Amino acid sequence: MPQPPQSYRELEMLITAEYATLSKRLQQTARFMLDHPQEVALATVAKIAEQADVTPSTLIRLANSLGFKGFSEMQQLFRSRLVDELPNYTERIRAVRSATGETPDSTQLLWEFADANRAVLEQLPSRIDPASLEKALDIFEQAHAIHVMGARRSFVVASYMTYALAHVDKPALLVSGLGGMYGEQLRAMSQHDALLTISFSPYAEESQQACADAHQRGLPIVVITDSLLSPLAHFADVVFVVNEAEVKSFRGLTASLCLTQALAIGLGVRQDKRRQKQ
Amino acid sequence: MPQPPQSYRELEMLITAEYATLSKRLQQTARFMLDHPQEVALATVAKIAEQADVTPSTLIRLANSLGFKGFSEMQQLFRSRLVDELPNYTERIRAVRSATGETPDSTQLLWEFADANRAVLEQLPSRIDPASLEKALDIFEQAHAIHVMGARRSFVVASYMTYALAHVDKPALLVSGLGGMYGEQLRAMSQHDALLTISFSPYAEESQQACADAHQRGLPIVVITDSLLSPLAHFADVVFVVNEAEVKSFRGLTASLCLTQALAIGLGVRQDKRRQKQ
DNA sequence: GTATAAATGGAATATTTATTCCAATCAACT
DNA sequence: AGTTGATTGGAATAAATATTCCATTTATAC
Repeated sequence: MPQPPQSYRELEMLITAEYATLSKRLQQTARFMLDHPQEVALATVAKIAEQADVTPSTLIRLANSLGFKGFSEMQQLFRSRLVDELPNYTERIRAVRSATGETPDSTQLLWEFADANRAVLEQLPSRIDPASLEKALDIFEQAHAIHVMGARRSFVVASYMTYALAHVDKPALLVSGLGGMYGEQLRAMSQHDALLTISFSPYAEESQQACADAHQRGLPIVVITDSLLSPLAHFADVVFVVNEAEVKSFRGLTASLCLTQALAIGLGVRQDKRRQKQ
Repeated sequence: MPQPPQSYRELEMLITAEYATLSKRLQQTARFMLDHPQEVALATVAKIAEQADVTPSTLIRLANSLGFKGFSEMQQLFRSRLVDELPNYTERIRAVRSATGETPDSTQLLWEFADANRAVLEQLPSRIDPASLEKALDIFEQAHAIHVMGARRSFVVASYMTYALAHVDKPALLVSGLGGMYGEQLRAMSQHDALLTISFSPYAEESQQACADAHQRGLPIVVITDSLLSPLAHFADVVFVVNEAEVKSFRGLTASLCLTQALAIGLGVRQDKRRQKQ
């Protein structure tokens, strides 16, 4: 068994294939591992051994007989499983990568971007607090109009949100700074409005200013940013922290866009309900 | 700080609350941890310290100052987060759906959007022809400047592309129609430039006009659209057909953005290579 | 039933990893 | 500028964890 598996799936297959040829204790151990992969990923040899009702040595022996140098090496696969949910997909990327040689050509780039963004989307919904979502919608629903602010990279998101809000019949104003009129646009915010600011590191001065202004005037503020420690978070009534994909030191916008989409449509659904009641 | 947090969320809150009172290095460490929780969950003190660009001692100090007996104790919270948050993905969607009954609340909407967009990204790279990618990059590379056109929903994509191109040092001009100057902006296109048009059904008149103009002047044209039968396809030298997600009759933009991202960075990589040769 | 090989448990050891401690550095204040 | 206290880096140490090794048990063949 000179070639150890490279992914959790491969390991699963190998264990299944070799199971019959293993000794009694080794079978017992293998079965436990397949049944409790999460445990194996995070616990120590001693703890796992105890739970599987075998001795630590047996775990090492199993790892060795599956081709690994030691238990720790095998454990890495269990850990990687926790991190990237879909080994199938990542393998496909690896296939593309090796097929195209070293230098990343454009097709491989596309695969990498798609994969990175896909992974981000997989995690997004579970990382967003439902209560925050509801609270943000409360704020938006009660606001007469929503001012949307996003500079530089975040401008794209702000622009999309403005578009989407208009399509669910919610008055929305993009704070664009067009004609150098940031100040004027901010002064147009009334007490009955709300502000949505999107801002990522390095947080644009204009976005911070917008939040500070709105805060002073007592407007409710919703912020989409990349860290709880963002300077924007301080002013906000609701903070959404999104983790964007990064490939070749270029950050994506997929998660933010997905979130704004959900916010806009969520607002639309609410308004529909209310109108039906009346 | 006698009472350490009991859950990852509590820890998040504590860090946020105490952040301002921490020293510089401790802040740096705290930020890294919040931004890379996955890393912290699985790596060793030494590895994490290296990635966060601090010394191992700092990690332990931070753990202590947050009330933990040591780093390992704190790490347990990061690990529990990995475990609690990742049951099978599709099962969770189903769970959310059934728990909320018929009417889709905002959280379920978010799950649906994330899932739909994720599915789209999974298919995207295999549906894009590698030869078209290369051809588009050839066109962009030879162009003096790239004019980017996208109206209404596509404006977001066009806007992002312009931003991304600027960041890889490629002269890019967004055809925005600002001040009603579509005509003027189109007339500024020179023979040595290229046009990238993004347009989805119902294809905006302005986008069609832009392509027609560019075609007449002999500019190479790249089009991102939703069907080979799109009226834009007729003028194009390269056509990318992308399939966007649709939830509640609202279409996403994820695939288009991912594609533009890959195009922009792909161009950047090429330019780097060429400059290195010289 | 005995001989031989394989498998097993557990203590001993090696290795990795976390933690402590102290000297050097930095920042704040006089 | 000099002094004090906090902060930091890194080497030294302690703790934990994995691995090896060997005596003992269990299974297999004759």
